[in-house]
Amino acid sequence: MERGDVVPLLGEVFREHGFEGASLAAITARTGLGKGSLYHFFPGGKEEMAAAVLAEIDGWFEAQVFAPLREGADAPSAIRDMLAKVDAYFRSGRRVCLVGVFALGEVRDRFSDQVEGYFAAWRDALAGALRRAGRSEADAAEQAEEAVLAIQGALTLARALRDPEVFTRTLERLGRRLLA
Amino acid sequence: MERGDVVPLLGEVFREHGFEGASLAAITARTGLGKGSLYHFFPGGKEEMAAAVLAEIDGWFEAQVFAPLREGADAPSAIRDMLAKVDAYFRSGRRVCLVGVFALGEVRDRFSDQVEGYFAAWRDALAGALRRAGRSEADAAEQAEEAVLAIQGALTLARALRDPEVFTRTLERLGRRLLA
DNA sequence: TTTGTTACGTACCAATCAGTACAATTATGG
DNA sequence: CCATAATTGTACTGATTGGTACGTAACAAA
Repeated sequence: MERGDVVPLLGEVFREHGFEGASLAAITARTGLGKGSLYHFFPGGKEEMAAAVLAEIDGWFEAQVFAPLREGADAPSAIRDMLAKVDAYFRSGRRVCLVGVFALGEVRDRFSDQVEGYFAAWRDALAGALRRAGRSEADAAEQAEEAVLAIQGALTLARALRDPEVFTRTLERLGRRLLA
Repeated sequence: MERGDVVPLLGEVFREHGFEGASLAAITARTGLGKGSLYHFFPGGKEEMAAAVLAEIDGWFEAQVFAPLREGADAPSAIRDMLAKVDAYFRSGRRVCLVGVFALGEVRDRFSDQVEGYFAAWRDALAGALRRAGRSEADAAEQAEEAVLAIQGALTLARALRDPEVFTRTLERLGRRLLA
């Protein structure tokens, strides 16, 4: 088992338990790794583990979502791709957003840059694509903010109501609105 | 100090730390009460404290928001009032939604009824008001779901970006859209 | 003033927490 | 094969966890 293999597992633990709730016991259970290995890969303990997870998430979204949004020649289809990737990533509403979970807790302050950077990058990349798709500056900014926030809200509501359809419906509505 | 005075303070602790993160130490610090008093008021421990907080929140929203939405003679002004109350309650985006925080964690399952009930009541009350304001059944349901989810998402994004304006803007947009 | 109840602080409990130390194992490369 | 380094399990640490026990205040009604 390598460090790179552990990070996604850590992600699941933090996603489900939050930072404080993710006990070393839960982490060893999920990863199958003892403390020895864990502290060998992450000498900084939980803090370093969480940072690694955030970095991996950021890297994934950067490569799969933000960059295509920024650089895609065809803006509308880049937006369509974003929605598809987001649907897959969040398992159609059955999975929660780790960065969102962190944002709500007081851990937020410990990972300020990463939390802020993730959402800002998303919003700005989407606004850029909307701009290139012909929207005004103001309209693009408003629609982008609204879309990012709707995705977060839909994940929360879907989990609260145990109804993943809330998320699916939201993505569809977003598709209609952003590509109109 | 009475039990009723303690509940709002408990609410703040759970809001800021989440359920797992709200240690008895943090609770005694915030309330100024020793364990003796705490367990005198809440023999069931943290679980009972959290339940009391959720009940209080639900009671507040029921009286201040849901009931007016359901029974208000003038539906549009009931909706306007809802937005004003929500803005005040969440301190214009500087305060986070405890029920939303619970919904994202695994505590969700322990307080299933209360979490689910809160959001379902809100959505349904709003949908009813929209219906009375002249919308079709389908349109009312969609707009209500979208509004509730946007409020949650806006709280998350506002906190993530440290920008309460996100929340304020969202409420304004909601006002325009719901009252159009 | 006496009596009974409600409120509260403190000392304690076993369990668990994050983290450390270190020996044993497993790969790896020469 | 051998040596060196990268992994991993286990036993431990002191601190903190939620919760209990119990003694003591404050209070009311009589």
